[in-house]
This record gives sequence, C-alpha cells and structure tokens, in this order.
Amino acid sequence: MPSIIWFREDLRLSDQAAVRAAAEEGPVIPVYVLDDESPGKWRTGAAQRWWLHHSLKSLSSTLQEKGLKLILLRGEASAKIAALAEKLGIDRVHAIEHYEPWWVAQQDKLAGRVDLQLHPGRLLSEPGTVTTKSGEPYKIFTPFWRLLQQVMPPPEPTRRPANMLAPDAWPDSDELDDWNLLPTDPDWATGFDEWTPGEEGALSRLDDFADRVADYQEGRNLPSEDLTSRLSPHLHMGEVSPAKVWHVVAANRQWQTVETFLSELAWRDFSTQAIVTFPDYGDTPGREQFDRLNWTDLRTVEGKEHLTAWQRGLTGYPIVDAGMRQLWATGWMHNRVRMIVAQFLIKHLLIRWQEGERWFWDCLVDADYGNNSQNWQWSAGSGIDSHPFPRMMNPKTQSPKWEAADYIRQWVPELASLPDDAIHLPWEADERVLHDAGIELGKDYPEPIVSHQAARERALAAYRATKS
DNA sequence: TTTTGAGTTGTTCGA
DNA sequence: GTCGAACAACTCAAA
Repeated sequence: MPSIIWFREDLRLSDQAAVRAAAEEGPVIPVYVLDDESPGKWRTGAAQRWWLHHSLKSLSSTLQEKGLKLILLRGEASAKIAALAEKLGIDRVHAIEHYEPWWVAQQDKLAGRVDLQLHPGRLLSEPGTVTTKSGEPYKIFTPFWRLLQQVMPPPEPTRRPANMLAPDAWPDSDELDDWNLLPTDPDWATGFDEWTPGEEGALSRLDDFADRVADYQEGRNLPSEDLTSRLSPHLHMGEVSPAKVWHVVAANRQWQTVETFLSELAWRDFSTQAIVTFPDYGDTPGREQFDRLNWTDLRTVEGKEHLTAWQRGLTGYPIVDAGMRQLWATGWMHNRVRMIVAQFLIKHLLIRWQEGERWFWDCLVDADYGNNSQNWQWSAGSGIDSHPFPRMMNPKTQSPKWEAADYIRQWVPELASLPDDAIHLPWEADERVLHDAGIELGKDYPEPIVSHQAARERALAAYRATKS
C-alpha cells in the first residue's frame, strides 16, 4: 500500500522526515498542491511564484531520475489530498509540520480525513519546546536564544533515501507550465538569474557560504559586499533544512566564529513561535497603541505619491532607493537596507507598516509569514522584542556608516559618477560636484521627498500622541 | 509579590 | 573628530 508525501515549503529529499518515513513504509506518491485559497491574502506572492516554479521543476526532475513522479494539484490542499487518498484507497499521508495559521487549519482538516503523520523539519526546535520557566512563549530573543543553545545542536541531518518505490500506477497531474507561475508580460524576473532555486542550488549556496562565515559578523552589515548567506529563499522553500545549515556552518569551527550567524538562524524559530502565539501577527500590532497612531491617509494625493515613490525607489534618499530597486530587480534586499527602508516608510513617511509588509510579500523571493511579520513589527516598534519607535534610523548617517557607495552606484546608476562623499546625500553636495557628475536634481534624480529633520519631529510627535 | 538587571542591528547633542 | 550621556521611560524574565 503506497503512502502520500504531501510537499509544501519543504521541497527537498535529504533530511526530510516525511520523505524518509514514507519511503521506509513502501511505495510513495509525492504530491504538491498549489493552494491559493486557504492562505487568503497571504497566498504566495508574485516573486515567490517565480521561485516556486523553478523549485518544483528541480524537485520533479530529481524524482524522475528515481523513477518517481511529482503529482501537481491545485485547490484547497486538505480537500485535494483527502480526495486523492480516497480515490486511491490510501490512508497514510506524511508531511512536514508547518506553522502558518492557514497551514495549521489545513493540517487539522486533513487529520480528520486521513491518517496524517506530521514530522518536524521546519525549524531548529519545535514551537512550544523553548519556553520561559513558567511555560510561556518568550517575548525577548536573547533568553530564547540562550535556552535554544542548550538543546542544540540539532539532530544529524539524514541523507535522502537510497530507494524510493513507485506505485503500480500514477494518478493524474497538472502540468507545471499550466500554472503560469512565471511572469510573462512583462517578464520582470530577468534580474533573478543570480538565484538557483532547488535543493542542489541550496546546498551549493550553503557550502559556498560556510567557507566565508568567518567574515559574516563584521561584513553582514555592508550592502556593497556579498557577505550574507543569501540562504533565506532556500530556507523558506525548505530546499535545505535548518539542521543541515547548522551542521555545515558549525562543523570544525569555533563557536565564536559562527555564533552570530547561528543566532540569525534561531530568529526563524523565534519569529515562528510568534505567529503560533499570535496567528494574526501579520495584520495586528503586538502593542495596540500603534493602531491609534495618526498614520498617513493613503487616499490623499500626497499619501499615494509617497507610497509609490518608496515602492519605485524614487524617494531622493539614495540608500533607500537603491534597496527598493534591488528588491524589484532581484526579489531580494540586503538585510541592513531592509531595516533602513522599513523605518523610512514607517517613520519618515508615517505610512502603516502593513503597507510595507504587503509590498515585501509580493516582491520578495524569501517572503515568510513569520519573518516578514516579525521584522516589520520590529521596525515599527510594535512587536515583541522590537526596536523602540523613537530610535529612528537616519538614512543620512546609515548610508556612509555602512559604506554603501558602491551599492548605490549599482542600483541607482544615475548617481554613479558622484564621489563617495557626495553620493549618500546628493542634495547637500556642491553645485559643481553635481554638475561635473552630469546630474541635475529634480530632473535626473529626485529631490528628497521629505526632510529628515522635519519627518523626525513629526514621527516623534505622532508617537507621543498615542500614549496620552 | 516585588525587585532587579537587561534588552539584534540608534540618534543627537554637547563637552 | 571623538566620546559619553541623554533620549524617555518600556517590558520582560528570573530571582
């Protein structure tokens, strides 16, 4: 009797407990269901659909080499899986456990109709296992991280099963190309070619990063350098397990060398326990006073223009614009710059953090409900363990502080000829410097849409007003 | 229950 | 240019 492997964002064969358990029991039927219904507004965004297409293609061809087929279905996942199981007379379904509220609901529904076996593998630790002494979820990262370390390292990753048996007959499947996951008119993903979705691409990225992890702690803040891991989309899609990442990075290295990076990996766990505790974390601020803040009205002309300028990278602040354009072109943004653009939207433009979160959701290849919600709430100051609102990041000082000149040259090419000391703040540069670089402000590149000083005072006043 | 120490990533101002 | 304190006063975790 075959069993079904229900794939979701766990598109790998090695260190994949559902795959392993199913393969040990007998023939397997691997299934992926494109479910745009149960997540509602959180259905997979446009950039991630590009990634998903390539990742499914990769998994499918790996399975094919083993004589197996990836069955593709579309619709509400639990209904589709249950119907398939019923039709084939199968009871057993193996899956990795997921924690987004819509997946929790789908798991509950499916468990009522088949023998659903959920396996760990999404995180380093399962939510609910690392808690305070009174059993409450942690609201501060550091004590969470200290306790998590005590139950680390995670179990040794397992290899992909040597043998996977095919069933006697294969059920019907959609064609991947019919899902239209790739952009066509226009094809805005031409700049995504730096990525290699799929398990092989993930493992190769991991090996490459592990060799450079010693530079991570110092270098991760420099957007002009390529010293972050860039593993986030692979981790989100489950092409590599966090346990595998931990072991490859930590192997034969001193704790001091790898701690900063591994703590970032632990943030995935922390953010996920946040959405388990607060399923609505993507919409509702953790501190309710933030709903009372006098946010910019997006029905006004100025509100609309400001949001659009931010989205398109036309704010007149080069570091902000570089980040937003990198996001648009590649589906990814350097972490330091994510913080700067987020705080600019929330505090300088006083636009609700949920607007930025939605934009990221659609543009990021690594969009993840827990991480995206937690990080936007961190930037807004509204979440658990967040950045205090009055601690407002200043794009004028952040840009030179983290030596972003070359990053700006890459993503805001109209400013490329400006010297280092002028490129961060072109509107404060000498007329002659601008002229020599062939730039006329307001024509070739925008004037700043808000002044930092005025925006700062407005934001702090709006924040104070929520407390009275 | 109360107290105490501490908290991912800052900014500004004045000496 | 560099350094330390103030910002404004919050919340959490553990003793």
